[in-house]
Amino acid sequence: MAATIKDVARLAGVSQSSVCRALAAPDQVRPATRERVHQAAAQLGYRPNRVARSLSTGRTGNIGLVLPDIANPFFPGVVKAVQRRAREFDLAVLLADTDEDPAAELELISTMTKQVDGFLLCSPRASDEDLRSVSGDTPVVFVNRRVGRLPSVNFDSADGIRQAITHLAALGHRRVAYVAGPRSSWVNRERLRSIRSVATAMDLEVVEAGNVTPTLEGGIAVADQILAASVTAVIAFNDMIGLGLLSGFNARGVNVPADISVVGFDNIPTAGLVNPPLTSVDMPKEQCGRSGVELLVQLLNDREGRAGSRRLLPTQLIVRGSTGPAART
Amino acid sequence: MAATIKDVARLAGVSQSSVCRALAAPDQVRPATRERVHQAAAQLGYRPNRVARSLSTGRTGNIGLVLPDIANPFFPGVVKAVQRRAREFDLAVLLADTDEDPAAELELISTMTKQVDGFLLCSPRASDEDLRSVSGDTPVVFVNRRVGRLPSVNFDSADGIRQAITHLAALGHRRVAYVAGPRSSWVNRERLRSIRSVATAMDLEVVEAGNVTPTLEGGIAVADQILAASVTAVIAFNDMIGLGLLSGFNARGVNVPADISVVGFDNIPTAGLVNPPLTSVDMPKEQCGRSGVELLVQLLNDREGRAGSRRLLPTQLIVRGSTGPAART
DNA sequence: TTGAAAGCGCTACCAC
DNA sequence: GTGGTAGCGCTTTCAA
Repeated sequence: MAATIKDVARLAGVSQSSVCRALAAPDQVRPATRERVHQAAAQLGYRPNRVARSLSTGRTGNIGLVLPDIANPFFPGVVKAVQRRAREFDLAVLLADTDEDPAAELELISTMTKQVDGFLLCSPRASDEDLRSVSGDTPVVFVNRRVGRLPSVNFDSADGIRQAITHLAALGHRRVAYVAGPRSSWVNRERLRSIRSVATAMDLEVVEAGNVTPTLEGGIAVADQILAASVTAVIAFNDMIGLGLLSGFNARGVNVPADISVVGFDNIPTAGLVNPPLTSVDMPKEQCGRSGVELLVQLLNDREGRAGSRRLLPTQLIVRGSTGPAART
Repeated sequence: MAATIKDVARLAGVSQSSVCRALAAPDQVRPATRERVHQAAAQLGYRPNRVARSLSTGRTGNIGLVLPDIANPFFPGVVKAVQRRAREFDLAVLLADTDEDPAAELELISTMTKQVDGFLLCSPRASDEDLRSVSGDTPVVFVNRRVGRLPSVNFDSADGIRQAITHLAALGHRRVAYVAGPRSSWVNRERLRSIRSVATAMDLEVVEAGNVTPTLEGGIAVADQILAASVTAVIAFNDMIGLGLLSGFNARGVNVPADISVVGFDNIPTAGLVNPPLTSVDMPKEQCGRSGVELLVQLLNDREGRAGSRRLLPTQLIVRGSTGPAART
């Protein structure tokens, strides 16, 4: 049986309270006592029981990390950073993969809510209303989504889109397609908005396709539709879709970038590996994960504190072989 | 404030105990009472506090999932399956990424140990001795590693290697390289063993390279060394290294598979996307995750039960464009 | 079938 | 500075 605080107290010849203090608030205890306690604890290999602690403090030392699909290579980068930063705050990470399902998302949040101090909701698919209510019960930081003025970490997609479209325009493209991701994705809606406004401003024509799943399959499925749209370039909601397009085009013998240019978002590791490599708008995933944890921790400390802050991270177009001059018509 | 069991009891006009039973052991309570309790619970939106439950039952309803690097695309597939199966058993998943560091691994395990019922250790990097001691304290299922006769889920690497080498031999290769992964990886040691024995049996010559990190960078770094070894084929510890090799070869103007064939392990999603696509030994990741959870649950129920069972999952060589006939010399 | 009550291990408040 | 003690919310005897 693992040693409890009582065992330590007995061995050190002090009370439970003193043990507790010696470990939690070393300066409120006489050095000699502290020393005895530490020795006893070490001798017994005492590890405080976090569960018991949670029950009395109301804090669990856990954070919930919820995301739609860990198999999308965008997320592992974020998860890793979250993990690392969380550990530095002595927080454990409870992971939940919702499989892109808004109902599952809410259900998971609801079952986890009692065992975490707060949530990091990455690209949540639920409605603003539902998310707002979650945020009412528990501290929440949104990642890749904005819900009113609630705390969030976002990427500057609008600027990424501006970079992408400027790039395509400079290459001579006048008519481009946008392959939309999930309707439930806030980022998708944002990107669509930005594309429309930037394209208008630059006098480009935009063809909208999709609402496909943000997966390879989604991209492959929509490839023929894009070819039929007689555009010279296509912007995909994310790199997975972009890679699917490349694969679909390749299957049809369509040459990228000679016949059509492709741009994705996220700059996942695979983007640079395929042939031609995929031009993509990079999102600083590490920074995102770190910032998310930091904001959440801040929120946890400012108990009931002022409405949290929001962070906007810069994006950067990475030009690779999948974009090139538009064919002369 | 969230409703507690007391609130439900009061509203239903029964005792705490009855509420508890009505929810946990419905058949030990008169239907009428049960009904009242359920109604009250629903009305208050009561969700039992898992932390409190843990304290009294000693079970947390959490499992710890520990792995060396979530950014390696092999793992998300496993994680997803684990997640899904765990939910079906009403278990939450605590994730820990050790960054390939055996010390961090043990530290993480040790801090998590009180808040989980058991561990799923994926490709753990610590020593047998350390892992055995973990397994002494807490139920553990090893994934991608064998430690004595302790419960584990493994892939039949030996057979995968047999398939790979048979394939290469049939293509006329007589001298192949093996790029080893981390020294701390049990799977790496196993594969090395198998390769040696299979190659000897088939009268192939094997050149051993590496002990590189199982990443793209690892593969890229070792590419020139492989070219210098005058082999006609190379087997990489995993697909990440394999992809790195492809990339490195490409940078040197070496043609795959005309000049050299490449085989990887894991069949990660990216393997089929690159050009040429990477021949790889597929590991059934979904099944692995599911089996892991099932074994662990079984272990948790057979409290102190008989030494757990072990599962060996089949592997399958997926032949793609990165392997071809050996050049005549 | 139901209720009262004793903990699970820890923290935090209140006396000393 | 230190010790006693009352909970945190739930489960689980033990009686009734």
